[in-house]
Amino acid sequence: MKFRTFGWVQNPSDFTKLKKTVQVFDPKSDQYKELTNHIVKNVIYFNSDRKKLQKKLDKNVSEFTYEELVGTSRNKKNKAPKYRKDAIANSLLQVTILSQSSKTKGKLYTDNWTADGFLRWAVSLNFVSYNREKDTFKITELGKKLSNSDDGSSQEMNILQEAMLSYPPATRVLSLLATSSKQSLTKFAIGNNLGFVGEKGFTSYDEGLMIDWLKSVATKEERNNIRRNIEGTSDKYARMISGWLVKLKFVEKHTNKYKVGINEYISGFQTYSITAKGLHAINQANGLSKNKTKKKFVMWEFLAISNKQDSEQTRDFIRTRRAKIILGLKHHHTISALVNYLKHEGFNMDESMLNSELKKLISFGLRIKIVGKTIKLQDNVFGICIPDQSFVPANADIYLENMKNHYRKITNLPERYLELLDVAFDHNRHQDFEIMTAGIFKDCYGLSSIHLGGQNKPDGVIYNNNFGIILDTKAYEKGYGMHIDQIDEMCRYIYDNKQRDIVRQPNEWWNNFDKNIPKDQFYYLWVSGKFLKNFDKQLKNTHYRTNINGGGLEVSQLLLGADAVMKGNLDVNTLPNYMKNNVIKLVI
DNA sequence: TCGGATGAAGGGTCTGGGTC
DNA sequence: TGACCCAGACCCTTCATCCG
Repeated sequence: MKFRTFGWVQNPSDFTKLKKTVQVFDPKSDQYKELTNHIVKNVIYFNSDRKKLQKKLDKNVSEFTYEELVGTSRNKKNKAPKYRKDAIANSLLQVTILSQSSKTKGKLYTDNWTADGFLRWAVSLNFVSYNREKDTFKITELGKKLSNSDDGSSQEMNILQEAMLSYPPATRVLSLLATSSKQSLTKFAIGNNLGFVGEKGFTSYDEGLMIDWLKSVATKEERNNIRRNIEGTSDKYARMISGWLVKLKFVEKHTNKYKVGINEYISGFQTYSITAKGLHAINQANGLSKNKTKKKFVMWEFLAISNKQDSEQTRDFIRTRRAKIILGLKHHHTISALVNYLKHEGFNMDESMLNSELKKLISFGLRIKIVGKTIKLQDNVFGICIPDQSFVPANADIYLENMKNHYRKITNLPERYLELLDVAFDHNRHQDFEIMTAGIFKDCYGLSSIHLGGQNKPDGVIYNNNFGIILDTKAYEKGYGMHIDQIDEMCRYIYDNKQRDIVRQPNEWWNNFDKNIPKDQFYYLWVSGKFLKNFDKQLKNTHYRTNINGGGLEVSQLLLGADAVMKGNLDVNTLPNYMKNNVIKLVI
């Protein structure tokens, strides 16, 4: 059986198109008639696809398979295209959603990923239901109401608002905004606290770090690049959900300016705040009377998303475990009772792992009250259907989960930084690694930390009034050894910073350091998942060539050090003492 | 910017020739 | 002749940024 993912939606934003998506399942709707009479004939490329879909529409069929709805990515030769803009239309939703370039280029269909997004959106809001056995979709009673409502009517608005209040990630965003009602939030601040925090597929960047980065670059192009291109997946979800809530009048959007000099301002990241209407709605949805509390719609497919390196079995194992936790919460009101129940169901979890899962379910959007050892699910959840099948997680995933849990037990670090244990070994996520490393220095070590990135700049600078560190991060799957070119690179940064010669390095990245740092208090630092034996030579060589001290910090020590600083066991001002051109041990 | 668009990863599936 | 196997090509699903 095919297991799909719902609940997490990337691209869609237009409720008009959502309604059209729902109407594809309603033979009485205008969109269905349009498809039947014109669109399929004119836009579906291959005769075979056209015939197949037209036949169903002519019969007023209202249940379609994933393939008929989302289609695939094929070119005019019916092969997987090298560039996806060469893809032709081959599904109902592709031709229901006009592309962004419909007006400029006359392209009358979207790609399969956006089609998938609209289908996910419709399913996630309970307008369309999914049949797992048949891999088919059809309209729900709620979907029929939406389909039949007049466009732009208050009834339509009501249906959308009500549906959104049943969707946990949206109520999570509303709750976050309600809690910080005095201050509006960026997508980063929301993304940090949304979804299954600390897992792949839910990356989020630190707000302060992103603002500093935006302020640190010199040109408009660089700023546009950061504003346009740098966001974690959770930050993206936060932006999209906030955008929906703006359209439903629950949230307001604000533009911001940041001061970067005397009378010099740059435009910053947008922020969101809750409206009076939004506050009223979330208060009602969370109503004290159980009967009035808005039910939350949750499907098994919402409860974890595919992780690249993890097997699908791991994803589905986690989904089932989370579903069992939610169901267990209905009858078990202490941590130990829930641990026992889960054990009985075949899931061995200790308290710290369960606590972490509960926190993730909270950031997913369920209200779970934890007081001491007692727990209470405050939401009435419906829609969960667990497949009658057991899943076996991959060994590598079990190992990683146990390691993370070990760090949960011995540290008080925010969950999202535990993901460093994974990211540090994944070269595909080097940007994540850079930003998260800079983030932990800021967030947990309490230092100023600016992520730089880009050409001819180190990955970041870390400093306070007393010292400055040039940061470079290296994500290597099997550990980091010696790399001559990277010694050269670091030496260049060290000389850049020593000489501060604008002709030699026009981008002046060193201006990000505090101006009062004594000249002899600059250090270099490599951070990696693991250093191999010959890395030592790299450190000695760098010191020999520059006469500057520095070191290498493995991610495990980065985390333990962060925890020690937060607990007051390590004075951050002693960091320079560890810079002895060795691999550093902050905590033994 | 908003509202998608895009290239890529990597596991899944198909194909077709070889072997029993 | 057909069942089975295996490797490589091709495809599907899903990001994680990217962009008109």
